[in-house]
Amino acid sequence: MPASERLGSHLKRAEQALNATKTAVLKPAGLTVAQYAALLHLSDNPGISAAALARLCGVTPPTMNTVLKNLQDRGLITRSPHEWHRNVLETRLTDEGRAVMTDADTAAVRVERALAAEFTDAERGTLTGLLARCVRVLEEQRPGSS
Amino acid sequence: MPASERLGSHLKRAEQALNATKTAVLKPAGLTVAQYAALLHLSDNPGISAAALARLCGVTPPTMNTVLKNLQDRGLITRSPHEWHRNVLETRLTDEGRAVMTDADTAAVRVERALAAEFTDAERGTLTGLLARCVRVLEEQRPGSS
DNA sequence: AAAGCTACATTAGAGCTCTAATGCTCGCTA
DNA sequence: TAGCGAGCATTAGAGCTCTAATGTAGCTTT
Repeated sequence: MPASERLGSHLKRAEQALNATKTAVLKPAGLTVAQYAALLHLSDNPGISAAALARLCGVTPPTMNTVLKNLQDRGLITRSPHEWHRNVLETRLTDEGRAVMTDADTAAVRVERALAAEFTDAERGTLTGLLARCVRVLEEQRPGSS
Repeated sequence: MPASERLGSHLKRAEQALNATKTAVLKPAGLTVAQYAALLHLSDNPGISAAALARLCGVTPPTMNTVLKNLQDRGLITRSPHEWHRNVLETRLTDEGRAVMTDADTAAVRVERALAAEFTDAERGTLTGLLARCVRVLEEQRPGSS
């Protein structure tokens, strides 16, 4: 089966392009794509736990732990014990984190707008619909989807 | 800008699903997704250089170097100096590499077929077309595309 | 012939990602 | 009340990925 016939190849290429562009536009803000994603969801959910943040970002808790450690070392977030659940750490943006996030978000949204502008409303709907079907089929193919 | 409106989110989710499924189906063969991609292109291009293989796989030479080192340690490939260009290493599959590749390819193609079966010919064409436009726009947004 | 350009290979270092395993705390149940 | 299960955090280890820098070989240009 030639690579050009594999839908996966096209999907991968598109995601690679997305990632490369996001990496490039986030570089001036000093953030990686993963760090931006974490800060983005964090700004919408102050005090969220690392595990819950991991779920929102679609990664595992140890992965999020790595990302948060780097963000904390740079002073962009704080992690403090939860009042009641002593085992849970509440993660929050610092003032500097908010500033960096605002800066990065401007660049990231610019890319998203350029991407959206390429398509009509109908095309966008078609694309997201087809992608959703890809996700569904792929998850069905995975035994671990129980 | 909410995450649900970002085309990038849908793209990322689809690629994550693809990667997760491929990782799962390749696990019995003992290969990672990156290793499978390298072996796949290697089987079509015997004796190719690592740099050329990196281009085919859409990664950088150091990345391919890492992947090839692991494959070589497991005896699935050999790397020998080129006859004329002494600075180039020819990479080739070993017999065991070919066997593992055949095994892995069966599983990988099964996923691709399931994915293709979800769509009509027209839908497949639409999807690849839309994805190609995503790639084009994203590369235009990237200054480093010179 | 010497210089420079191009391409390949490699190392170093940072960061993301996963699985597996461990330890903790809370709340529920026997 | 004692234990048990669920959820959170973390460490360890393997692997992929990038940028930056270094070294080498071959070819081209002066």
